[in-house]
Order: sequence, then structure tokens, then C-alpha cells
Amino acid sequence: MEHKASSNFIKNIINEDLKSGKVDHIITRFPPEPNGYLHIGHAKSIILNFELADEFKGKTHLRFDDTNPVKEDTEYVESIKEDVTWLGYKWDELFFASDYFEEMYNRAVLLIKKGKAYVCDSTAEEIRKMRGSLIEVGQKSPYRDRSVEENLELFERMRQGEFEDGQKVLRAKIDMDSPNINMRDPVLYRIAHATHHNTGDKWCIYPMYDFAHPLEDAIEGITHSICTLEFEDHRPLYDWVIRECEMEQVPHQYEFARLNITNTVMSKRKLKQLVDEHVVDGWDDPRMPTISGLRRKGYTPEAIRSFAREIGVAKADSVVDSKMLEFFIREDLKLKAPRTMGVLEPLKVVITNYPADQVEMLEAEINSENPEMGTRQIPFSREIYIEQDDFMENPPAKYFRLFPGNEVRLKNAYFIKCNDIVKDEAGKVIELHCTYDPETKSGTGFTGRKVKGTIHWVEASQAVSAEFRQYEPLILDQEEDDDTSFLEHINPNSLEIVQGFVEANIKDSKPQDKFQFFRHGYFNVDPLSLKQGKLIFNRIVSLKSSFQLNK
RNA sequence: UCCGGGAUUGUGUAGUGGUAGCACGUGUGACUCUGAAUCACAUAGCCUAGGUUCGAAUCCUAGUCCCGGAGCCA
Repeated sequence: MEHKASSNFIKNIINEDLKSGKVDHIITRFPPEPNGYLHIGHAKSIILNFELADEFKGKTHLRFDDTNPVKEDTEYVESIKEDVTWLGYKWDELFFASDYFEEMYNRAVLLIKKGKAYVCDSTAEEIRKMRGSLIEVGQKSPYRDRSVEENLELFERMRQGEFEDGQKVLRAKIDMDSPNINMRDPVLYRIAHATHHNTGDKWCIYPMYDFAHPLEDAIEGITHSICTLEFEDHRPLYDWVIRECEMEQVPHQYEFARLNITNTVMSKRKLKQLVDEHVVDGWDDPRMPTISGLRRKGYTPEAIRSFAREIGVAKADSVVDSKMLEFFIREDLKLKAPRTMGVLEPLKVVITNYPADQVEMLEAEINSENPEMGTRQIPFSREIYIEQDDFMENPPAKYFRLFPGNEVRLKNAYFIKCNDIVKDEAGKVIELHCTYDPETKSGTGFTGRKVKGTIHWVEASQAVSAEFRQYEPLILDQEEDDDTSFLEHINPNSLEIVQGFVEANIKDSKPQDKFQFFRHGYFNVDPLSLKQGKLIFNRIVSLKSSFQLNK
């Protein structure tokens, strides 16, 4: 079912590393910062890291890169673990960057002793100014040549909490003339009197990403440290830290292009904004590209994994068509989901020549493409509901559904022919009177005549009320990716809620159960279903359709 | 302007000197008790210009265009 992904440049590198003897095993890692929920872009990275390890018989660590207490929270730690697990992966080891704070501190002391780091009293503003620009070199800090002894003492006092936030930082002493701004004496440690979700108030100095991350990788023996493109410029610093801190293990960093999908925002910052400003109901709103949102919408881990394999891994920026994602969930659910009938916008039909007191049971396949799923019994009687869209009083040419005088098949039941229309005062069609032909019963092999259309229906007396939530892309097409105004491209019709009916035999469905409603698409039972005491179905994805009313 | 990357059908990706392939999408037809699915066919590509070579997407040279980089964020 799930086929192996084709090659990619990282896989090629690993193959070469193994062949050349540069490494004899591989260890990868997924290193999220616990400051938000995971989205499908993270899924790409998770799948890449775990499957690379699988393929080469290596290991993968889950490591929380929790070096900034002001943004992080255990809520996020828990959701991240849940999402990785749900995607189908088991980390070989679970770590927190904060577990290494003591070791990192000691490595910083080593740097100071080697004359490779110094305590700088400049303000953030001063440091920024003296860093120079993309085309101008930087200026050396006046504190750059402090003695090792003084630096050691000051750094120790930073740790002891003798200074306020922002009063001092520890900086690497590298090269203020470097064309790579990351090498112009980057900050290694800052002071933050903040409570850390893991270490509490033990520390008031915290290592910066550029210092912490390479050490984390080296400590854990990561062989291939895979990150996104924006860290490419940091690689020389990554290597510098590992070398100057004299780490025994030498990991290497490789960068790939992050995932973009059409009509989808994919940054934690923007997603958080959607949540904070109540544009959506939360991180798990089915319109969100978060793992939890996709899960609630009804996506399966298998579909997400297949998608990730198919889109590949490369260094060129790209935007994947969201139709690709939709293809994989349809593909996955095709044989798994029971197929049943649901009428989303009901129109009552009275079958005038059917006995008023009779209810008969009809047999129907649960999934015609997967006969192993068996059959079910569905009731049929004088009154049923059909879809409003399946009737037109004055249809255009090539309309195969019901209209006055036309005959269609009711899926799994009989041919019916429309004879009369009942309207309300406003002229709206509220009921149809039809007749059925007993000879056309499904399964009898009737071939007397053919109809062009087959429509779905639900028997009225036993129909179960249900709510259907139909989703459209949250974000409309946007010319340029103008960071500031993505909120202006919110689709006002991203959610449409309708009340209809489903077959009685699925009335006891549980949250996350998935069905195909004939001719509509795949739906997932929302977790809210239980709480609200009624069935709520989220549309995962519609069925493809070539039918256009106005052609 | 400085540094680092990138460019293969509409989209995503493979190909690393020897017939440019795969997936999605799109179109047409067949079939159909889902206007679905399925099947068949079609669709369309190596950024440009030179060079090396029997042979170049691949190697060389020079351009063009796009992306990222100046947090005490990651």
C-alpha cells in the first residue's frame, strides 16, 4: 500500500557517507520548539527524519528545543508528542535541550578560557548597530578584549542572577568582518529572569539557538542534522561551535525546503494569530493545516505519510497543489471507509403508489470496491428524503437527475418517476410526488429500460438527523505572500453548516469514524458529536466531480 | 550592493555524460446502480547564451531571474 519514496538529495548524502565510512550508522532528530502546535510542514520533517532512520536502520530522537522560556509551554510539549505518535512514529529517545543546560554552560566556559567568547555589556541596540549591515562590516565591541579571568567571573555572575535582563550577554569572538553576519560575534547567552517549563527558576541565563543546537546534536550523537533552508547561513557557525567547543561527536547540518501548500498559511506565527484572533476555533479547527486540525477534519496518518513521500525533498522553494493532499486522503479512504447515504439538504419525496403502512428492508453493499466489508440493510418506505440539488423543475440539457416526467434510480432501491411538485406560498419546492416501479428493484437484474441518473436518499421515518460541516480553503488566492495582510485573504465561506439526515445504521458512530456519503465525499465524525448529543460530520474531502450545472 | 542557496511539462519530483521518467492536475473517449471509482488515450518540460564532447538536464564560462540572511527568536 505505502510505497517507498524515491530518492532525494539527503538520502544520497547518507548513502555516500555510509559507503565512504564517514559514518557507520545514522541518528536523526526532530527538534521542535514547544511554542506552538505542529502543522503539516512539520509532518514533512518528522516523516523525513524517522523514515530516513528506518531505511538505514538508524535511530531518531524527539528533542524539544526549549531554550526560550518566555515563549514555551508544556501544553505544546504534550500536543507535539501526541501528534508525532499519531503520525505513527516512535522516537528512540526523548530529550529536552534544557537537560543539557549545565553541559552547555561548561562548554561556554571552555570557550571563554580559549579566548573564543566574551561578556559584552553593550545594549541590544548597540549590538545591532555595531553588527554592520549586509554590505558593511561590523565594529568590534569595546568589551571584546576583556581578560579571560574577567570574562569567567562576569559569566559566573550572570548565572548567579546578579544582572538584569539585557544587561549583559555572552558573545562568541569570531570575526566582525565576516560577510556572513552570523559570524560577527553572535550572542551565545542572554539573561532572562523567566520561569522555564522544565527547569523552573534554576537558570536565568539561556543559550541561543546557534549555540545550543549544535551542542544538542553533538551530545546526542546525531549524524545528520536536518533543518530548513533559512538555517543555511548558520551552518558555518554550527560547525564553529562544535569545533571550538571540542565536541567528540561531529554532526553535520543539511537543509531542505520547507513545505508550502496552495491556499494555506504555514507558519506558526500566522497560525497562532488565526487562533488568537478567533478566526478559527482553535489549533485543531478542521480548517487549520495543523496535525490536530487535519486529524479532526478526518485525515489519516497514512494519507499524510503518502503525501509526504510523494512531494519529495529538495532545496528549491516550492508550492505543492493542495489537490495532491486531497488525492491521498481519497486514496486511503477508498477501501477503508464504509459507503453510506446522507442527505445534506433534504427534499421530501412521497412515493404515491407505495403502500402507506409498509416498510421493507433492502440490501446494500457497504463498499462496492471492497466486498469484504459486507452488506447492510436499509429501510425503504413511502416517504424518503432526497437531495434538493437532485431535482430541478426546469433543468438544462444533460441533466440526469430528477425533473418532472423523468425517471431516475434510487441507489440500492427502485426507479422513481416524478409526477407532481408541491410548493409553498413563496413558490419554493417543498415536496415531490413520485411513483416507483416494483420491477426495477436493485439486485433483481432488471434490464427493461435504463435511466441516466442514480441518486441517493434516506428513508424518512427512520432517518437520523445530522449536522454536516463542509469546509473550503481558509485562505483565498493571494498574489504575493505579503506577510502583513494574509488576514485580508481569509475566505468568508470557509465553513458551511447544514442539517440533514443519515441512515439509521450509523447513528451510534464514534468520534473519528469515517464514512463516504454517496456522491458527496468522505466525512469524519467530529469529537464534539458526543458532547452535543448529535451527529456532527466534518467533510474531509469531496468526491471529484465532472458535473457542472452551468456548462 | 555583500554572503549563502536555487531554477526539469500547469504543480511537485527523479535523472549526476548515453532514448527526459514518475505522481498530482487537466482534456477526450469507454464503462458505470456514486456525473465517483475504473480503463484507454492525450496533454506538456531541462532559465538564457556560448563552449567541451561522437553525445550535455548533467561538465566549463558568462549572464538572467527567484529565494534566504543584519532577534539578546527558532
